[in-house]
Amino acid sequence: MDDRKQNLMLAALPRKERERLDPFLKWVEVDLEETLIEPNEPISFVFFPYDSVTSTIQEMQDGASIETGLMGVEGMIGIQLWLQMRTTPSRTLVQVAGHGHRMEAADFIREVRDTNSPLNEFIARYTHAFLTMTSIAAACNRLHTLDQRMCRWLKLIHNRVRRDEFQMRQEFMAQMLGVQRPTVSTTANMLQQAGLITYTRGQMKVLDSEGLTEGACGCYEMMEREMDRIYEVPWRELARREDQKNR
Amino acid sequence: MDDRKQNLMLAALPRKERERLDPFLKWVEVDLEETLIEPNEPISFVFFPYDSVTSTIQEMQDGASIETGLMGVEGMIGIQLWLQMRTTPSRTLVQVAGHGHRMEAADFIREVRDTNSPLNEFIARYTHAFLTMTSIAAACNRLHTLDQRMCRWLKLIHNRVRRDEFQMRQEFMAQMLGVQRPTVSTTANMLQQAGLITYTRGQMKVLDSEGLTEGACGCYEMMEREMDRIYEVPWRELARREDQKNR
DNA sequence: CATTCTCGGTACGAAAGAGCACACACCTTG
DNA sequence: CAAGGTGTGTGCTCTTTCGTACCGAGAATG
Repeated sequence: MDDRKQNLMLAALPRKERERLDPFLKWVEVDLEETLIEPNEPISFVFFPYDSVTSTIQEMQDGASIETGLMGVEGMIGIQLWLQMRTTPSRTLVQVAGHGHRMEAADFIREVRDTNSPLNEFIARYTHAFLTMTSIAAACNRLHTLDQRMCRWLKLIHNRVRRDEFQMRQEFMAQMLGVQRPTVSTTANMLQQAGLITYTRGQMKVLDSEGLTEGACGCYEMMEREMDRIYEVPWRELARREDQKNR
Repeated sequence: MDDRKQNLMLAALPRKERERLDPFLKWVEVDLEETLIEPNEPISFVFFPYDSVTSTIQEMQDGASIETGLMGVEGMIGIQLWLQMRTTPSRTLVQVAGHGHRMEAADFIREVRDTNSPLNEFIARYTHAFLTMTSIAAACNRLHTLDQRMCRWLKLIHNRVRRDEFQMRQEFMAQMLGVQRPTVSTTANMLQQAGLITYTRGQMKVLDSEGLTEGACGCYEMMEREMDRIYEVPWRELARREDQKNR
């Protein structure tokens, strides 16, 4: 354990188990828009984000794409390996660059999935929360307007990066939200004029986090509430504690 | 094993394991629009559908609702219990009445989840397939038109009930597809005039299954392809074999 | 400093579906 | 057989977003 910054799942482990897994965990950096899981290709590692945010997207035959779930410090990338599958049709990519711990697939299967590691229970609960997030997204994508969805989405990211500024191009946002780029432009401008955010050339800054919550549909709270059930304490509180340790 | 009709997960088990679980399985009938899992209330059983089709829906605060996943003979209701949770914010209800095997929650946890039963591997793989279905639904709900989505949806149901006629009100369809009831009326009429279906007062009949596939978006095939990876043989072939045994 | 590339703002006709109202036909019940 | 309930067809206006085109500003490059 040469570094103290870590994902909440790892932080939640008993010290002994955390030390046992340490040799298999490698602290790495991930880049903006880098693909972590390629559709229908073998998943070669799992990843525990710390200050990076990643996103699962569905790509259609016609080239359109849309985000269906998003994970950060509270979760894990690669639950498919835990579910006995080596590939998945979804793509997982980096939405906000940052760091995290990486574990090779073989190590994960041997040292975690096929053992009685307490990590398994967290992964099970996270899988439930992620399924719920995806399910709510399915409803939200159909039933709510773009400004509501954009507010929800920015809040989810903001909670996970835990800083007010991050890179975010409109073209990328359009792909995530499943709309045209000009539509993003119009809607983002509304939020900007309402004083909720500012941005220029890919630099997004959250000015009024509370305002974003108000602008978002109830889906935002439903999603985070379910994520809070993974641990015994709401995950944002846990993340705050981790951040403080590293000051 | 006093009856031979059974869900594919149960059919895929080694004889010995199937016999071991038999005392805990009860063959029951489920009614149209009956709720099997109430949102945020303890899940009291798991259910393995045989000729019934069930559906997971998300209900919003404003009363709107939409289907986010659908399961039948290939899957299981209550994977949340397997994922260490006792409640979930989604509702699961019966879309087409029929039969299946029911196992009490305590029995399931004791005799399946917390054992090394081979059923666990099927459930893991099914959980992946169901997550994928939900994820594709999230994309499809946003990106595709109602007629495409309706064709996809009817095909998914048709594959699972394995008969051409079933009950289906427009009001119910509207809730599942997340649109207004009159919109369902218009679109369903288009399909009827194209000779794909007929229906009167809640009786739906599939006339041209191939035509429905053509009318559906690619999401239909993506969903079923992923379901096929649960077993070693495409699940519709397995279902056919089960049906034949019961002639 | 000129050129090219990337990113963002704006405009506008077209389409899908929302939201609502109303009429009608069939079924069930008294 | 009258009455009420349920399920369906249709019409209309209003929003949201699409699809596409074009322009401008800042950054990167030679």
